[in-house]
Amino acid sequence: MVRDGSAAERRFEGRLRSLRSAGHRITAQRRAVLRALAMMGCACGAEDVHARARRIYPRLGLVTVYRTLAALVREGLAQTVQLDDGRVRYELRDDGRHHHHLVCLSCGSIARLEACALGRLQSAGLRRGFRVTAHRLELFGYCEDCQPSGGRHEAR
Amino acid sequence: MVRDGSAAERRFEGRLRSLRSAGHRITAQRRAVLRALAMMGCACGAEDVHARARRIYPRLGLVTVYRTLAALVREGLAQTVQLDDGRVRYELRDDGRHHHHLVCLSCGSIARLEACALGRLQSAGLRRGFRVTAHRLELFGYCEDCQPSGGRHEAR
DNA sequence: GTATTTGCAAAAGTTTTGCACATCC
DNA sequence: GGATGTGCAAAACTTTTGCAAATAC
Repeated sequence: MVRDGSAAERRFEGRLRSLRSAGHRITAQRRAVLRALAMMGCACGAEDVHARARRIYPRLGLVTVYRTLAALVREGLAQTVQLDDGRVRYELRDDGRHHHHLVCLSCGSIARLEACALGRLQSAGLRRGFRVTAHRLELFGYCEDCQPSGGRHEAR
Repeated sequence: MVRDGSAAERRFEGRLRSLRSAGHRITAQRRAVLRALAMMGCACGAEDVHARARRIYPRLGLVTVYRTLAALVREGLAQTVQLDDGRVRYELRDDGRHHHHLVCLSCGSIARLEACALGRLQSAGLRRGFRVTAHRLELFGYCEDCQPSGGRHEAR
């Protein structure tokens, strides 16, 4: 990847700046984690990020990955995603915008879904005095390549 | 609790019957787990279920709770909920109907939200060839008793 | 009577913590 | 130079597995 002045590169530098202005120091390890996250698309486990980031900074420890991911989440630069396996997944936030996930029950693929139709639910929360500031939604089912024949899996 | 012919009690017996007809045996342990789940409302961790069910069947092991919960989920009688702490939560499904959760970021309380406005998202998935059969949604924010003064927490 | 279930102990897997050393600003 | 960050090893936590004894049907 050429480190030109592309939009992706500007976003990368912006995230570094955000981290720095939040009082964190910029180290080679954190650059590596951030770059790995940016290259990997959505919903990666810490171990995956570690493997990818090690190709950039080989001495990187898994512990540092966890600590960096926690910092990114704390500063609002990344967010967690929880699927059905017991592990926490991470992804960068794209600043303002916001997406959900289509998780295929057959092949496990995870695709982004940009639509967000939660307005009605948010107001249902409000009506009960609950101020909604965040939400998490995952849609499960079968992707185009995995349309099942039977009807074994029902809606949850 | 009086084991009368109330609606709750009929639902309890119905769940036992479902388990049995799915080929599982009905043991005192499974009765205790099921009853504990029914009494506890939504989104309880396995450890909580264990503690509650032990008041009914004191010798109950945690392992049995895990195995029973897994069986209930497999048979569609219960479902899992994943919040931000790393543990899996369980709740009984109320047969057909379907609810989401309002999770207070301040006090941690979890309330049921019966509304479901996912139609638009489901069709957005379909448009991409993805057949949505299940979803999971959690709304986070502040409950009536915990309305914050500042604006520290933004939407995710 | 036989297959299923249980409980214990131990294992597995992910995530966190303590601490000495290194590094950023 | 001093606070912050890193890596290792070990701990903490939830969840799973192996196995002999107990139990449902």
